[in-house]
Order: sequence, then structure tokens, then C-alpha cells
Amino acid sequence: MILTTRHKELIERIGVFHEHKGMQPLVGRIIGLLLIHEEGEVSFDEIVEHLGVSKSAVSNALTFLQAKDRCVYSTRPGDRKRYFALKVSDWKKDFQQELENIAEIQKFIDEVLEVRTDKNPEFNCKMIEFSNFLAFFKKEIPALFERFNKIKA
Amino acid sequence: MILTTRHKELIERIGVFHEHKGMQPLVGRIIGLLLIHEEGEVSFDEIVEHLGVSKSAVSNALTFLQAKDRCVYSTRPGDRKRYFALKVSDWKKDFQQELENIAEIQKFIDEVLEVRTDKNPEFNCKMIEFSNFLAFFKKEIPALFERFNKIKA
DNA sequence: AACTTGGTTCTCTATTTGCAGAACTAACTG
DNA sequence: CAGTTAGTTCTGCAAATAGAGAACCAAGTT
Repeated sequence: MILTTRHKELIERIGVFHEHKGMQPLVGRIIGLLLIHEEGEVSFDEIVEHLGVSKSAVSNALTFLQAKDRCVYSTRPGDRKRYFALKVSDWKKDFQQELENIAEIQKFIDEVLEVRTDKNPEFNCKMIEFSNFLAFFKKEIPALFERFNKIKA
Repeated sequence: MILTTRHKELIERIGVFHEHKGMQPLVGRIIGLLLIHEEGEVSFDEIVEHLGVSKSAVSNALTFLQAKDRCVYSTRPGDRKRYFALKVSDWKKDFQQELENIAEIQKFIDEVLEVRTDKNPEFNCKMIEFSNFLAFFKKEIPALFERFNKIKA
């Protein structure tokens, strides 16, 4: 597959988006490439060539993506190459994970409430409300997916 | 206010939590301190002392927090010091912002769909479903807050 | 006007990060 | 078993980051 300027530019933007989420640059670029590549499966050296980076960098980035369960490879009979693909099927799981992650702050809020005195009841009150909201939010996550499945059907 | 080991350890953990979100270390620690400090308002040099860091580092971190609208300071008559506090009142806005941020990926998904051929319809199909879900999710965010307000009342 | 206080800005440095390139391994190939 | 292919691991470096410390500024004090 030949990448146009538009493809390349989109890969870069997907890359920086993921950088903002804390991923290292190349990891984000690879996600972009795997999203854009028409076959969805891209060999190791295609990644090296399309992104113009070293084999070592690609190897490390792919190891990371696989460890995070965001990427898998398949092989073909009579071909030693590995063909890497995103686990797009898992987007629900991933998204749910992200939602749960941002609600993680509740643990800290609750710990903070344990150690706080009642010198500033207004502050404490706000924190309690936030904690309650986060608890509510966590409970709502599965319901959200159910409602989506319902309207889709 | 005297910080116990438990306080300090909690501040550190809140710090690393925020580091994982891409903030620089000291910024996360300051958030922790402002959460834990019983008055909720902490002077510049109290921050310096409690966290054992330089004035310059604190100055930069506070500038950042204020720019991100996560922190404000107030002053007191006859006292030149600034007393810094988290904008805890804004937690709803902040949380909503975070939710919208993670749904930002939809823009990229849609752009990707524009440039993809139909060589892998299964892949495309998954992506379309994901995009639909994200659109649904964005619409649901305000409703979520409304429902919370209702059960709270 | 010199001194203090409260904070900012500038310069420099230690650490960390992200990657290149080379050396290496493992499996196949002639 | 020498050579190729596919990818990994190791070593080293350039750039980015985070923060220290000093110089600095602005406002009040003596």
C-alpha cells in the first residue's frame, strides 16, 4: 500500500493524540498506521519503511502494544513474517477501561476524606459529592453499553 | 498544619496518579497537598516547605495549574502572601471535560474511515460501530449529570 | 534610600526518554 | 554448515524534561 501525504499527515495527528495520552511517539504512529492501512495487517518491515524508523524502535513499540493487549500478530503458512493488527474488536473493552481509569480518582478522594479534619466542611462537602458522583458513574458504565446495544438493534 | 507520614505518602500517590495522566511530577504533588491540607488554602512558601522543592519549581507549577483553571489564589487584607486552593467546585466541569477528551478519538476514527478503501469491510464495520458508539456516548454525557442530580435530590 | 518580603524569570545541570545502529539469536535455505 | 531472513536485545547518544539556585522585580517597611 502506498501512503499519500494525507495518510501520513493523519498518522502524525493520531500519533500526537496518543502522545497526549502518555504513550511514546512511535507507539501512537503505529496505531495510526494500523488504523489506516487498508489490509489492517501490516508486516514488521512495512512499519519500519512507512514510518522511517529503526527496527529496534519498532520491535520495542510492538512489544509494548502487545503487552497492553492492543495489538496482535498473525502468521501465514510458508511465510516467516509477522503481520500486525490492532485488536479493533476490543474497542468496547478498551473504552470501558478508559472510563474506569478516569474514575480511579475516587479511591484517592475517599482516602483524602479519611485524613481530612472538619476544619473546612464546605470543601469536604464538595469532595463527598464528587465521590458520590464517581460511584454513580462507575455503576452507570455497564448500563451505558447496554443502552447502546439496544438502540443499535 | 503538620503533615504525618500518612499524609505525605498519600500526596506522593496522588502525585504519581497525576503523572500517569501526563502532568509533571510537582504539579501532581501540589494537587495532592491542596486536597489534603485542612484549610484548603495553602501559601506559596508552605508549598515550598511541605514538598521540599525550590521556589522556582513551585512558581512554575502554580502558573501551570492556574492556566489549566484547576487552581486559584486569594489574598488577605494586610498580607501580601497568596493562598492557593483547588477549584474543587469545578469538578463537574473538569470531569465532563475528561469524558469529552477521551471521546475525541471519534474525530480521528471518522477521518480514518474517509481515507480507508473497502478492502477490509469487516475492519471498517467495526470502526463504524465504534464511531457510532462514541457519538452516542457524547450525547449521553449531559444526561448522565442530569440523572445524578435527580437521584441526589 | 536601604532592607525585607513574596514571588518570578533565567541559566544551568542531572535525569529521563526515545530512538539509532550494531551485535545477536533463531529458524529456515541452499 | 555458510548464508539469508525476521526480529530482539544491547549500547550509546541527542533531545526533552524537571527542577535547583541565583539574579531579579515589585511592593511595602524602616
